[in-house]
Amino acid sequence: MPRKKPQNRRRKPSQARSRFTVEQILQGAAQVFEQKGYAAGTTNRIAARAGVSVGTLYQYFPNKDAILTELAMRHMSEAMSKLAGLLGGAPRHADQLDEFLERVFRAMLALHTATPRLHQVLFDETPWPPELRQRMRQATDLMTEQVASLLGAVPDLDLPQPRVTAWLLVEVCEALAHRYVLHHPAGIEEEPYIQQVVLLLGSYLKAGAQAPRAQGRRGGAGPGGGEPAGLRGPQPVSD
Amino acid sequence: MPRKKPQNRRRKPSQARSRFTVEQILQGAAQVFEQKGYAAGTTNRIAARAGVSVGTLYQYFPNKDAILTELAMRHMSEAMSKLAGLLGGAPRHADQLDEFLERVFRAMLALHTATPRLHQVLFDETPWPPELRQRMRQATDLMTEQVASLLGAVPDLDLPQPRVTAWLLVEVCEALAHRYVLHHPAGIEEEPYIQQVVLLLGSYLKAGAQAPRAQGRRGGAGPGGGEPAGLRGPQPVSD
DNA sequence: CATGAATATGAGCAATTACTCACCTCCTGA
DNA sequence: TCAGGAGGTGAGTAATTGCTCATATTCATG
Repeated sequence: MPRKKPQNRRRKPSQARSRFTVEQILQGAAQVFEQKGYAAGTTNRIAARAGVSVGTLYQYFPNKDAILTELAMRHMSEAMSKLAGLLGGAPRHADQLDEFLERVFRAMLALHTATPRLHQVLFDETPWPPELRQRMRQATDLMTEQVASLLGAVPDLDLPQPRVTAWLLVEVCEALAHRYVLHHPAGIEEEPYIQQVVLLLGSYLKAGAQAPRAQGRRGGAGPGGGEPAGLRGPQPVSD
Repeated sequence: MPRKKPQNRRRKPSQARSRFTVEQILQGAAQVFEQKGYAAGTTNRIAARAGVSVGTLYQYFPNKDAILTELAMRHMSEAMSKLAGLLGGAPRHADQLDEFLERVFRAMLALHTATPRLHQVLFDETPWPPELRQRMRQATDLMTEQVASLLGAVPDLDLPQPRVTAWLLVEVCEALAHRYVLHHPAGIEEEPYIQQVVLLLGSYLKAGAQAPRAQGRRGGAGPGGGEPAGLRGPQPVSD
């Protein structure tokens, strides 16, 4: 990778023609990254795939990473809005919880299934610039916050650690979708898998609500018996 | 990256001196990759850091990826043996489940905390060669198998989908350790986090055992009542 | 010591890359 | 119609990299 720090005075599209060009470039980049990975996704290749010359590419993007950043940003926006839509139809009662979780996880799975390889390149293979890192963190925080307040609104569901719970929920959903699509474990079919994930998340929420503050661990099983708690209950997080 | 396909006739260390050199190279590589990431972890830099010339490096490793592969292999072996040790002290009764899960997750967390950045480079940032992919898959499969048979041996724990459950367990553990260490979400302390993860996994196992074959979903909450099952139960995976 | 094999060196090659710039084409508006 | 600017081109450049090879050093063994 030659050149140290590229200039930043790029043209911004004003005519329809150039806006189209920019879209072409992004689309080409998506295809090239998907097929070749990050390292082999050269700017020349991207330009060629987009049916555009390198010069044109560099008229709208200061460098290669900017293209990838834009791509990632769009991916995130899309995902966020789709999930935000689902969060609208949130459960009003604990009974609807499993349905809700299933909907969300299915959506997450769909989000990953569309272009798994691109997803991998965008979110794993690429060393993110700080700018993108921060945006991603904001998105995650926002998501966590939303889910937390959403869970707080469900009756019969009094969670001792809403923030931690929400974060876990979001991360587990994302991670399990990501990994299932990419690694595609042998002999694990999609439908049973989804059901198990719903079971995982659902039983967690219910168990968390049943075993409140005083004693953080234990599942939701037998009615009686407190076993010798070797560990302190959950310490309150700064909240 | 010049050169198409590097030769494969590499020397293999026979004297103590060269064995030491190889170790130096690997150690240097670990440091360089940790600090610089994959792309900027050049072979020259690695050699320099190892206190060795590039030529020497190429006497024992056919190419850059081979170094990374060896590093990843070692990391995996170490992790596997540590976890295998824990799996020896497996729970003989459902009561000991939470303790066990906590031990395992703590180990996983420790495994990631030691060198988080290297872990990221090794397991995210790097496009794996097929060889490593396969090894990783083998390891995962083995792990899943072990956990599955281990869970099968616990009384009072009759899981309808042992394979899926085991895979989920392993992946969730790994993913949650990985992400916690890397993203370090704001305002989430380690101890409460661990407790929540244990709760997540523990309640899942107990709930799974309580709601066997006939109807795969539902948590472990209320005693009676089968709600209108909108979805088919778990289809048997090829097993 | 002497001999050969094992090990180590590092300047330099060939490939590849991100990016520029001088020049051209197309569009808009008066 | 035509000027001026937006949009587009692509051969070329400088940097950087993975890797080799002719040469030098160290070791094991008689």
